[in-house]
Amino acid sequence: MSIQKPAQTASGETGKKQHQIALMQLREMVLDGSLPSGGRLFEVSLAKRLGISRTPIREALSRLEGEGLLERASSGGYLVRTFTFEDVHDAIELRGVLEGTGARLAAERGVEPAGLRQIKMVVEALDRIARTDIELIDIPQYQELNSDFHRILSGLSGSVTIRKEIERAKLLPFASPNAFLGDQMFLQSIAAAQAQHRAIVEAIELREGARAEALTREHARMARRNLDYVMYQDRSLMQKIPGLALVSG
Amino acid sequence: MSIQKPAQTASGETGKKQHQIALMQLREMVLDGSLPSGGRLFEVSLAKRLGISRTPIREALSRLEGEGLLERASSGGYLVRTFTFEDVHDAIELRGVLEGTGARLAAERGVEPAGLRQIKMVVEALDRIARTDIELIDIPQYQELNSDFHRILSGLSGSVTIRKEIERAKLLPFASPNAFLGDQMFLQSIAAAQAQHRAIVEAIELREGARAEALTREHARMARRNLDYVMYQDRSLMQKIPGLALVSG
DNA sequence: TGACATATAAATGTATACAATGACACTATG
DNA sequence: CATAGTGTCATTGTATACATTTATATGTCA
Repeated sequence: MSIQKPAQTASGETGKKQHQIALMQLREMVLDGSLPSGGRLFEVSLAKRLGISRTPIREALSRLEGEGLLERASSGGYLVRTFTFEDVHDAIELRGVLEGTGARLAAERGVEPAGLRQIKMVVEALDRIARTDIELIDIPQYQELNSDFHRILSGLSGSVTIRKEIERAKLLPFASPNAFLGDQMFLQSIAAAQAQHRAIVEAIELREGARAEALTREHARMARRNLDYVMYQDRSLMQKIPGLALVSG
Repeated sequence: MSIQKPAQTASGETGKKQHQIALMQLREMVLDGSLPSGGRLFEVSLAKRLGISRTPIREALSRLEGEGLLERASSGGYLVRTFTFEDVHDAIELRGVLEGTGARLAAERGVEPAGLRQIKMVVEALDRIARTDIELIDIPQYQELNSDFHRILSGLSGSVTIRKEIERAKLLPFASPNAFLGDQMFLQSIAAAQAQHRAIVEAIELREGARAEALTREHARMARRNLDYVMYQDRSLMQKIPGLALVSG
């Protein structure tokens, strides 16, 4: 191979570095199941498949391990990680614990007025959506605002250490606060979720640390209940939850 | 460079892969301050300095980022991370929160008799040390047993997700449960620490989740108090605490 | 037939050449 | 004199050849 142009890929991402393209594509391939869960990833075949050399592929694989989607094989190389339902359960629990800690610290240490104002605006926007007829809800917009709420919340304590850990815990797709918001089914509980959002902000504002922590944990438990519903009541929903294809068991 | 022997390094690590050697040496260099905190790391100079090519150096740098010792520069490349005292504070808090969660889950879900027996044996061994004259304590042995306690504790819930997160949180040297155990100064509190160890195990055995969590968090706060002592009372101790050289502020 | 040794292929690990990027200084020009 | 342009250099990013390791298959001998 003597030609070394910017290497247009099929999807046409230009101006990006090769390892970024590889990262995106591999992440997608893992999540949509094109790479068998539990299976091994071969650098050479991936490189050929993506039209990128092994070096940036390895970089991307290393990062995906950091995201928790892959694991290293003992003999070298990477495996697509498989998750049991317990793993998913615990990943959500972990997110709840970390978000709860962020909320508690925010309450205990106090937050900048600017941050409080910001999150209140998001809560009000969410309120407007919650008042809408369920059938008419703009789901992507709802997800966007919900993400905003959780992102702002994660930074409210002012601790970068905590914020980073929370963001890390949300990387696993099924542990994200939005994981179960893609299906109309789960919009039933939007009012309850919204009440929790309000209460969390109130607790933080009133410097009630223990309450803020407990509420935030409980908020994450909604996702756990949704997971249980999918698992025990309606497995057909599994395809609709991002990343749940990786779950075996 | 045409010779490609196993590449004996100065310290003589044989049979190891180059990136593992690089990882160890770079970690050491970061922690002992040979690489200026906040400074940039140049792959070529590191490669020359360690006599290893850039590829495994990059691998090692990537892993050190995962450990939290380095961060990526926006323009590419890596920086030695600098920590403020707040960061150290929060890293210890984080460890406490995660260990606390592990303890709570262990209590709530119940633990295998084998695990319980194991941790009790460690507690008893620690007891024997705690009864010794402070001057006569074998510090490395104490550290070893303390590590054991915390390692077993992290796995007691049976959740690999939680265990891995706890182990991750302990990677930052100053957040490790052993961070402040290297100096006679801090052996004063060995009796108090030991009482906490006992109480944590008891709470788990009695399935008292909230108590197990609270106790474990409080146990981590001992490290925070020690940190405050170093910071406000006796800064000369900073050199004795692993990794505290990285702390600026 | 089974177990072990050995050959062989396939994969990862490493070194290195080359490309692309970005920072900086120097110059020419208004 | 200020500033835009341009060239150089240092550094990271990428491709690829080669080395090493690991898994698999094959054969031999008890």
